[in-house]
Amino acid sequence: MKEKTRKQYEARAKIAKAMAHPSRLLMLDLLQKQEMCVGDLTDQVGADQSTVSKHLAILKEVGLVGVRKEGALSYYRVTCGCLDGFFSCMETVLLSDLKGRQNSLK
Amino acid sequence: MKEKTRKQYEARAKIAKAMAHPSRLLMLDLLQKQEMCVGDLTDQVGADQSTVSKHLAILKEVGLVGVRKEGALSYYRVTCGCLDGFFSCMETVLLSDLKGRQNSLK
DNA sequence: TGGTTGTATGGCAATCTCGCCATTCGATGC
DNA sequence: GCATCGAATGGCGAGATTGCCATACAACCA
Repeated sequence: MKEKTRKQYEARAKIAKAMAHPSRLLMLDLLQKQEMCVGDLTDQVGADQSTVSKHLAILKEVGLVGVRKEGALSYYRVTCGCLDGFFSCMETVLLSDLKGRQNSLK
Repeated sequence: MKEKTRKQYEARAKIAKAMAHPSRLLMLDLLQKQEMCVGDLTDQVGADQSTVSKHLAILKEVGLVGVRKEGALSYYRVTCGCLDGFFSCMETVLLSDLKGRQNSLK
């Protein structure tokens, strides 16, 4: 594989990896509807505050979310408008996989 | 979080996790253009045959690819038609992230 | 049947991920 | 200043991922 191509796939994999966690997917879903601060997200996710903060750092690192600081609060939000496509594709895969498994039982 | 919702995010995360590796993304890219057997993929990816086989098992497990056996050969292919959306969204994120970083330097 | 070729699996060490606790940092208020 | 509240970071053990080697398995051919 070419060096440039390899780097490209690594960059993509980083994004996929950032999404590869239930809590982070939930957070993306929430942050797409409205911006929220860490405390609110912590309540929704139901994990430790430090854990949520680290998840947010991962999402921010790859550019999936952005922050806006207001005093002591940090308001996070989704920065790209194409996440719905992602989620609906995942749903498609889940559905077609289910169908496939059902067919293989016939 | 509701139990059902949590399971839903876990199912999605499994798919994202399956894609969260450079070699697997490359393989998806290749298998979307045409079906290929393990040996061909091994050449393209440049890893051990056993490694490639395990990557394929992961992709198959979540329903992203399917197999067709022909004699001793196993021909793999992508089973969902929405991967282009995935990839282009990733590209968008990478690009907008780059822009954001450039702006923050101004 | 025995050998060859293509694929899958076991096993293992190195590395990475996850989540909590404890702590630190920053802003605000007393 | 110093206490408080929200958020970020360090650190650590438990568990997962990765990639290779060796091996097993399955189909084919001589």
